[in-house]
Amino acid sequence: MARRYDPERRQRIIDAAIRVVGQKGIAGLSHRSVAAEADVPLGSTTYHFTTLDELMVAALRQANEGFAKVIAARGGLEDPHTDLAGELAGWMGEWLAGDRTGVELEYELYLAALRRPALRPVADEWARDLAERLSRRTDPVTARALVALMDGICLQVLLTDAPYDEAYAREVLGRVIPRAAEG
Amino acid sequence: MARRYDPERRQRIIDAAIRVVGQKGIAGLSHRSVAAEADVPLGSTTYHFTTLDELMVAALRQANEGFAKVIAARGGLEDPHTDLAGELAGWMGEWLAGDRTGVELEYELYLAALRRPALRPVADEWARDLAERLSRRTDPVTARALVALMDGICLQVLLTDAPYDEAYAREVLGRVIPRAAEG
DNA sequence: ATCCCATGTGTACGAGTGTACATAACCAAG
DNA sequence: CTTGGTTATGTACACTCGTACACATGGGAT
Repeated sequence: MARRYDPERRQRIIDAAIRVVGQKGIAGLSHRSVAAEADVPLGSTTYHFTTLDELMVAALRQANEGFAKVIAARGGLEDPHTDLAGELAGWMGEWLAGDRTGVELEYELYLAALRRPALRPVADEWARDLAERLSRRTDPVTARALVALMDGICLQVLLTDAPYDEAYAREVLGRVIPRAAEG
Repeated sequence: MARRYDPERRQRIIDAAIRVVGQKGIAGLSHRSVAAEADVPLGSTTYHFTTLDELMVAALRQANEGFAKVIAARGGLEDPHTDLAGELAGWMGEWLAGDRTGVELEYELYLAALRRPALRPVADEWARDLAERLSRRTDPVTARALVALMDGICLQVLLTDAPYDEAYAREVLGRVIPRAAEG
């Protein structure tokens, strides 16, 4: 049967799942499509992930981790001397510019939690992490509000094909931040 | 073939589609499931809506219209003497309380625009309408920001199972509204 | 009255899906 | 070396789906 020893099989399946969602959306995610993308037999995907929900949970978690690294690497959020609203607005602009496959992938998995309870803990984890990160620059209430507003702005751009207006984003993000707490 | 003359057939199919999405989500939407729900033969749904996208567009549009009526009926948004932030926060609370089938239905169709370009014009229309409605109480920039923030707050509640905190919502919505423009 | 065409209906086909399961290959422990 | 249990593989089944299409029907124009 030409079985190959492949200790990272599980990881490769997750990577393939992320690529599939990026290209065809969640609607195109199936055990078979992932198997084809990962170049493994069907039985392998069903063995490692009995349910598609399991696979999506793993994919969303991994996407979140990768994203968190990008944020951390950018720094800026840590430095209390930078303009927080401007920093966030610029960061969103960077994120929304160019190829949006990654953005759409992130949001599609994130929003899938609306109908798939299995994904909710992961979505919750993500929102909490980002809010906590922002809490280093402001109070928790403001941090939560910033996350919400950023989500809303991104969605309006993504859902309505409207261009991203960085000045506008900076302006309204700034309004949410109390003057006293500004860097 | 026992054909029945049914001039409102098309409308009934749309209603059925909305019920199906509410109960089983977009993933459960198919020509057959809608046909069963509407109690019409399969050929009838494929005749009136060649594509499922067409059906979703009609469903989203109808859901938006129904929602707009609810907003309009509530008044409050028109009266310049009410606290706008409090009004919006209370309205979200009302909306998120109790049975969330309707809320989830709305958002699922709305968010589906992320991957289905056919839905984007309808999503755009909805966002514009709401923003314009809010523009009667503030400037357009603030109105857009309010819509974004409300979307973000609702999503966090729906995606993470977090309870809705009306005081918090009122507080941060209030921050977005410039003092000079407050009612 | 009759003709036409939008509307309505039933059925069939091929493609894709989740799932189950018998079997094979392999690593690790005894 | 042998045994045992995890990992891997191929195949088959039952099901749902979109789509196409031939045919029925009846209202409204002529």
